[in-house]
Amino acid sequence: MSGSWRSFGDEPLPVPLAAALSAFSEQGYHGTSIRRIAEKAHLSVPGLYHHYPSKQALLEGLVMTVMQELLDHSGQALEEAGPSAQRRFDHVVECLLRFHMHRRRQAFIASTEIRSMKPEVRDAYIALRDQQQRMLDRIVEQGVAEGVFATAYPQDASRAVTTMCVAVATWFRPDGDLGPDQVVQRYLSLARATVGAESG
Amino acid sequence: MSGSWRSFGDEPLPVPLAAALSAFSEQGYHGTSIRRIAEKAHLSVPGLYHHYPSKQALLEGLVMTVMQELLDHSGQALEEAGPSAQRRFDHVVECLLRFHMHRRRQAFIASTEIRSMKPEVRDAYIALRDQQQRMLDRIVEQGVAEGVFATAYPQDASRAVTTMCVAVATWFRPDGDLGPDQVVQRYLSLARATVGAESG
DNA sequence: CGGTACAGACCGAGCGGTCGGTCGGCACAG
DNA sequence: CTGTGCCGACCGACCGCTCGGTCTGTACCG
Repeated sequence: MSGSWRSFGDEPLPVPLAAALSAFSEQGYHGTSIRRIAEKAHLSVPGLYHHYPSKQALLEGLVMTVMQELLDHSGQALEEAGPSAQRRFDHVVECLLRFHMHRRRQAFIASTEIRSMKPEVRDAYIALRDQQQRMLDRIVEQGVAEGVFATAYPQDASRAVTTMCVAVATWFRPDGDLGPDQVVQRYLSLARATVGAESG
Repeated sequence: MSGSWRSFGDEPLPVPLAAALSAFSEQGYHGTSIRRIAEKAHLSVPGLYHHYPSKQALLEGLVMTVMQELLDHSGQALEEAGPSAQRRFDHVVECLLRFHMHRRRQAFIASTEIRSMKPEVRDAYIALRDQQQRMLDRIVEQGVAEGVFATAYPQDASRAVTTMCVAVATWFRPDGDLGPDQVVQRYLSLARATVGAESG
């Protein structure tokens, strides 16, 4: 379906994951006790462990599924953009922005709790994250090669754009002054400027 | 002294603070035990408490002094820049960049452990951080008013620039491919592009 | 000069409490 | 009567922090 990458499903998370998400985003992984998660899930501690084998598995469940979702959506956004570097850039950046607004808490956890992941989880997560970054890197390189982007430092510009999109998750509020469409408009304009595209 | 805001002193931290910094940046605040800090400081647990009254005081000591240092340096950078918006912008951005390279671990802790600060510490830290942000906001507004910056969204652009400078602390390595001067050159170019300054 | 008084730096042992995780069992659906 | 979903009770380990005390110096008194 056209533009389907723009919307993110609103089917709720499994209760224990939702509880973990809420707790982790308030206190962080190590600052959250398993008892607090159980309480938020309206379960006893063993009841929680019936569904997930460990605290780490809750983190993994939150982080890996949401990163896979981002990759799926941005892959679709890229596919739908066609060959134009400008359109590819715009689509992927918009996808990044919408993702970090719709999935802000999961995205925030994923990017701030890397230190709390056990090596195998961390490695798997980093691999997905790098894949996402390389997607944008290649688009910016393509744009520079074709002369539609003017930056002298394509890779740094690409990372800077990703950074500002990721940071949206730290300040965006669904009930804030700016709605998602406004944020997309503004940040797309800023992102284009950063890579030296013509149009503001 | 001219340009003194460009360099950051290399006098080492007090041993307990250095130990806490090292531990916090590896495992995070809640992931670090007071015993681990004591071990890194070559002290017993009571020996550590002889110097600092609590774990929270160690975090406060790390975060507040380094933020004050940033404000001092960027104030000096601003003063030395004179009235030109372009020069003011360049100086403050360069100061932000050099700070986040020289003090990368402290800056990283400060920006990632906000959740771990007790309310009074957090409020004080946020106040300093906002002061720094407003400094750049006003410069960008001035530049737009004078017509030397072209962005349609001055405040968002200002926040985006701050964000990319802060993020330098997460990936910069003193022994990496890029030296501090190169990073300053590249990111200054990107930051100018983001606010729509003429020169790349 | 020797002796006393004191202070800062530090530690072994251990406090009450919480941590992540587990065990055995109960209620109920198929 | 078996499997699923769940829980009260509990485990060993570890948490942040404190107690009572020991050192090493240093300053001042006589």
